[in-house]
Amino acid sequence: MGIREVADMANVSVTTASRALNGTGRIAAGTRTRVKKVADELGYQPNEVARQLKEGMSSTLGVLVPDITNPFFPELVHGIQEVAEENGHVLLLAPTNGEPTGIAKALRQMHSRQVAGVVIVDDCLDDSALAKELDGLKYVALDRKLHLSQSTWVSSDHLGGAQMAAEHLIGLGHRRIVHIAGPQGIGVARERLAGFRQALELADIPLDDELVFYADFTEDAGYQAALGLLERDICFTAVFAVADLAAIGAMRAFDEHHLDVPKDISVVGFDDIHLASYVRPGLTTVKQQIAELGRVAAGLLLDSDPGTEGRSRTLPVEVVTRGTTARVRQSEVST
Amino acid sequence: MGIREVADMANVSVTTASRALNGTGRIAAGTRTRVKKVADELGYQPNEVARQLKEGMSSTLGVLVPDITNPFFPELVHGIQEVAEENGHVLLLAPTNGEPTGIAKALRQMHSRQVAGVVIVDDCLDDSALAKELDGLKYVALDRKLHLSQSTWVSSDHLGGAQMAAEHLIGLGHRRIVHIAGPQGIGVARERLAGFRQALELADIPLDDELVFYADFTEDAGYQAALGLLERDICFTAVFAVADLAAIGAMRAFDEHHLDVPKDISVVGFDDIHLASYVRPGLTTVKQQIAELGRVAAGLLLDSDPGTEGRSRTLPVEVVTRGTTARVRQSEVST
DNA sequence: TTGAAAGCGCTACCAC
DNA sequence: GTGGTAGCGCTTTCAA
Repeated sequence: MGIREVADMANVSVTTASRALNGTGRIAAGTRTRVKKVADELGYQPNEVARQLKEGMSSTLGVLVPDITNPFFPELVHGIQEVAEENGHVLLLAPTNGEPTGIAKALRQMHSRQVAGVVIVDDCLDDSALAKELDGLKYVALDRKLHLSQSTWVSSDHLGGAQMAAEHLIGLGHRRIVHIAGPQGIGVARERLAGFRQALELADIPLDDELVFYADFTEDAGYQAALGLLERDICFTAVFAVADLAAIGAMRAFDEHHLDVPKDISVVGFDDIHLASYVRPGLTTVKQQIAELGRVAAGLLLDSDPGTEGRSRTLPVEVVTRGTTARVRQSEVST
Repeated sequence: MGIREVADMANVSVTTASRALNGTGRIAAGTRTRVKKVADELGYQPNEVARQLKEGMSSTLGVLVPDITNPFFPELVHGIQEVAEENGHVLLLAPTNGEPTGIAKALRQMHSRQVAGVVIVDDCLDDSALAKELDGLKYVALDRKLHLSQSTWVSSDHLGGAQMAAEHLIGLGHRRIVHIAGPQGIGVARERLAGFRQALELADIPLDDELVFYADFTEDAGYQAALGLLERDICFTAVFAVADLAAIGAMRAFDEHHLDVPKDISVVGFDDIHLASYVRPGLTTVKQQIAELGRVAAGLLLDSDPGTEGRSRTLPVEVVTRGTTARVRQSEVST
């Protein structure tokens, strides 16, 4: 079932059939409708692979995420998908496992499949290494500010968000605030820590390194961090976690130790994945517009406007207050 | 950067270069290593698109899910991805939105991109309509038992799982058990309802249609269903929900009405998505091997063994007991 | 307005 | 062992 059959059936050459189907070039209106009708009857579907080979470019967007299982990413993919679909594009999904070799492998795939563009979420390669792998691909980096000429990224305002989160807690009277931080090799984790610190400084609260725990973005990491926290007799009344998942893990640990959230301890997360509103009490968190991040990234990739190279966007965030934060009690907890 | 350059650089024909790179046909060992070395130095990546056109088939697996945002699907995709990756395949992801037109559109994409196979999760087309769309594609239907010759599906034991869930509740002394059911147009929802009923019959508990609420697999549906339940003065001590998300939604409603789970009401879900172990108390549920479902499906697709057509598999499930189920109290609740 | 033919990058058939 | 060449299905010059 190729364009050949359609052409034969309509008594025209493949050239004419192609033109009729794509609406390119001069063609008699009658011929066009006739060919289209035939194509329709035959249920003709153009072979996208052949077209790609000819055009040197496919109507496919590559999506590279470390782990589709982390609820943040499906929401992101959903956003990308929306605008991709509007433009007749489809998504090529490759896992990077957050490892350099994974990235390289996935990127090679994208290359050899001639995707129209790639949105990449990663932070394990440094700028120049990443740039090298990305060579020749149109791309948008997500949640990572690449310091390269011609590079495009879209990111939330992580620093501002973290600052707002901490300020929310401070406004509630908290002074001893723990930060469950992400790996400092990761840009967004660093930014969130910086925002956190900035808020404390602004409020004249002395920084206490004992109060920052380095973990990662997972539930288990948050759980372990909270456990560690509880073991040492650290005095604190609130926790700001680098990610919702980590916050939820911490809450699990508190629950097991019969500490009430928010009565004994206030908790704030970051991301506002759907999950944040499912848990009880609902998690107070910094809302990223996750799907929008994806939409913007895909839009940048598909937008063929010239002079759009090197554009980047940072999206605003806001804290959404749910049930895990409360005014600090006068009688401190956990000593 | 084509095979041409490699061939020139190594002073061989493209034929020889191709053979060296693919390890097909007779070739001198020396030549092979030389070509490979050159390819390596040049960073040659075969153009997968051209190869696809030639071979009439791509090393790509299509994945059609209704909504990547539902946590069940990323886990599934993860499983598919694992075996796809092992075989050098990549995933083409298309959303169906659970609508016939979405399915048709996505399937057409898969067709024209010549995917090696498709795993499809859907239940809004009847068997023959689906068969028509699937025509010419190698496919595995997931969580849906297609009654077609030559069709392949993989599914969990939904009926058995639901029965076990109900029996778990019955074993705890519950008699007035509500089932938040899924849309009866959906096979797995029907099977789960059937399993539920079967358990009651076996235990000589009269079926009470007042106790089954039709909702769907979402959190909100579960929430609304539970609200409806609470409004009418229905007497019940336990809820079995068609999906974890629905169970969690119901728990949210109970929480808002100051009903304690599991003290006042026991709750059982279905799926065992990660989320089930994140919520407090942990959700007792029927565990599907979600990633394994994906692995098996992908395996069936990539397995080129002859005579494997029409094979299908159903995977076992088990109930995992966490914190949302308890022995019924003598003093009933909510009347 | 239409058609013949080249060629996208690759593999595989056939000849040497 | 190696190389010329056809051809996958399509789009697009260039002629007619």
